[in-house]
Amino acid sequence: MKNFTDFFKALSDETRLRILHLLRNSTVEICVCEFTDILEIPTYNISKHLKILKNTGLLSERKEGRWVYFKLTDTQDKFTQLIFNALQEISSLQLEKDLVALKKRLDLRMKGKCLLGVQKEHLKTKNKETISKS
Amino acid sequence: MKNFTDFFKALSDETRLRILHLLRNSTVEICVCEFTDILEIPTYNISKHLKILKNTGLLSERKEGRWVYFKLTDTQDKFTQLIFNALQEISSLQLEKDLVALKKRLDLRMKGKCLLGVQKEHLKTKNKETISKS
DNA sequence: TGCATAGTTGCACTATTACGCAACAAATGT
DNA sequence: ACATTTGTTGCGTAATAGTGCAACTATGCA
Repeated sequence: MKNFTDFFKALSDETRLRILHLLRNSTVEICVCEFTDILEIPTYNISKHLKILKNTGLLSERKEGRWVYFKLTDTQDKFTQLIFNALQEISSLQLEKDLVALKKRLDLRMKGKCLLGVQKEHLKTKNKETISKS
Repeated sequence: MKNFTDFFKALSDETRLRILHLLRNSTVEICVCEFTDILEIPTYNISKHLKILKNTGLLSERKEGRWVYFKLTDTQDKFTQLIFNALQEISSLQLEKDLVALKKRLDLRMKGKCLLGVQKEHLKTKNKETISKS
């Protein structure tokens, strides 16, 4: 039972639904800094939301250098598949805007890889050096 | 968007999943005092959970005398239907026990109506008179 | 080896939610 | 009218979850 309440809890947050929607409508994996720019939510928050989705088994991650890419898990589980189908039915202005932002951001990739970090400065996680300099 | 996060929030609680499961597996409406005895959760809590489910459009209610009966809404909405199908996939020992308790409780009905109140005393909402007497 | 960059995590704070209690409303029966 | 019964609701409290900040890890590059 707890599995299922946790599952629905994972889906009961706007940011996480936006993340799932992006992945559902992308042919490629998406990395943390891309999510940050597209959703306009700080990296540390994106990171936490992705962890929650991963822990429920909705996402899988792949590390490549300093970048971490996420995609929907390809599950055989009927329950999860039905939920994915239900998510497909959700539509909203916000989600449409997200897709536009996704396309724009993916255009910045080089040879299919995200080689830039977060483009929107105010959403970046600041590190020790950056802080002391300002 | 908020509609959907609220929807999933409604599903992210064990008691509410148990309520939905009972209704999904019952051919008849179920009233508040029956839920109380079956789930062994105080009436005031059951009442609150039912309200949440009703507000998301998952349940509809019908009042008959002092009794309030609930059933799943017969919706045409594809999203809700897919979710109902997903819920069908959930199984657990707790849910199986609930069905046994449901059958037992429905056997107490007279002419298909719930004419008894809550049978398990400690789960009843106590009213003013009852309190002053004890 | 030292520094910059991508991402994660612990902590304090705030907001939301569930619960228990008691008062309350509404319908019924005497 | 009044008491009884079924169910609802407001309030205080405890538990849980989201956010922002700053420190941290880890990878790559000079």
